[in-house]
Amino acid sequence: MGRKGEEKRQRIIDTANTLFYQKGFTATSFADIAAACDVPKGNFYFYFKTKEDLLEAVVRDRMERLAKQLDTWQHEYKDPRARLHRIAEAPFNDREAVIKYGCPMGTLSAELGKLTPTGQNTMTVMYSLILMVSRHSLEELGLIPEDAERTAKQLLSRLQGAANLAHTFQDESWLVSEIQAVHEMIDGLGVEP
Amino acid sequence: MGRKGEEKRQRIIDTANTLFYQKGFTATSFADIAAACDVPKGNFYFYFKTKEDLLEAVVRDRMERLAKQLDTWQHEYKDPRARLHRIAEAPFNDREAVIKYGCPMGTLSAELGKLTPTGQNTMTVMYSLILMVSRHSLEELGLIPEDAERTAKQLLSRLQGAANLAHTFQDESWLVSEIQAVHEMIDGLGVEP
DNA sequence: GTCTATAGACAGATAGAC
DNA sequence: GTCTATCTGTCTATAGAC
Repeated sequence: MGRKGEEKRQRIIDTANTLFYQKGFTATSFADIAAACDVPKGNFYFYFKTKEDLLEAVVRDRMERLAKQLDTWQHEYKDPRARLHRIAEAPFNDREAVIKYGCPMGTLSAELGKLTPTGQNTMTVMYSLILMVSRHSLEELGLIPEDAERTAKQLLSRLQGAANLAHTFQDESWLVSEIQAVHEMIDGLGVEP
Repeated sequence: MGRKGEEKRQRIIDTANTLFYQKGFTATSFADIAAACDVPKGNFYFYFKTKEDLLEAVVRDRMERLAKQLDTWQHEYKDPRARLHRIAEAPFNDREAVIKYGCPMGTLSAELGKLTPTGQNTMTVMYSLILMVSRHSLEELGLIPEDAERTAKQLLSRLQGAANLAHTFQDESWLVSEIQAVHEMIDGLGVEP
């Protein structure tokens, strides 16, 4: 595939990504995507054989962006506590979109978990990456692996809950108060032993 | 509508409720529901004009069940702390379904929030009811209204997050550890002042 | 001439609505 | 049961790059 083809492929992925987020995977048709990125529907299947193929490409793209973001933070915040605060701040940073469309990972994951009979979910790779970085930072703070694991899961779980309810109620105060509590939890870590 | 009609209407609602939960609202067709409850598809529009009408009936039905459930707990647990523990235990009690299909309120709410352009969401009524009962119990424990409000939201938010991740990872340990933390939070309430 | 890419027409199945 | 619209997916003639 030439340079121009790559560009168009990426444009399709970007558009699909946006629409899957804003409208949901099932509720987004190829016609929707085609119209939004100005690529004729017939041309679509040259790049992606099925809708699942396109979904896979979208998730892979998201995963790459997330990995890059986390890597940037890894270098930008040498202090593990500052890094954890930055992670906790993420949903609030994107609050406008989170309130309108929910957590990009959480809402897609909830939908995909119902589409396959086994319930297995490609979104776990993204959550796992955040977990890994959080766990690593927590161990840097002096937590033993078991506590780091537990705390990392709690961090993720609480942010996820806050994002869901902020979306449901269209109210950012759900993000504000719960993220505040998470910040306080982070500040209290690794000080007593 | 006669007794038999009421029964059939209720059977449609129950079946739709189950399928909306297990497969999602958009991914469930009238044909799916018709096949599952053995009511001819053509008979549907006598009871519900549109798919949205059916959804509304399903949400109303869920709301009634939830109200009854909370009312039962209100009488069954005179101690407000025991009542809060019971509420916190709910997702774990239904863990089999939560792991397979996610939180019945959370997943439907996430989907519906994307379907309407305004993003407004009928599921808020259910969350609001749980919030109200929790807030009331917390005030009984001696919390001032402001703290009761904040704590009730945190309770709901944390349970929601735990349910989401348990579903995504198909792993009940997410429920176990976070619900444990919530129980501890409840035990720590109203003891220091 | 061959490979990549294009774009519309088209097929079969299924959707919601009546 | 029938309608019409729309869904995912296929086919093919053709355009341009090298």
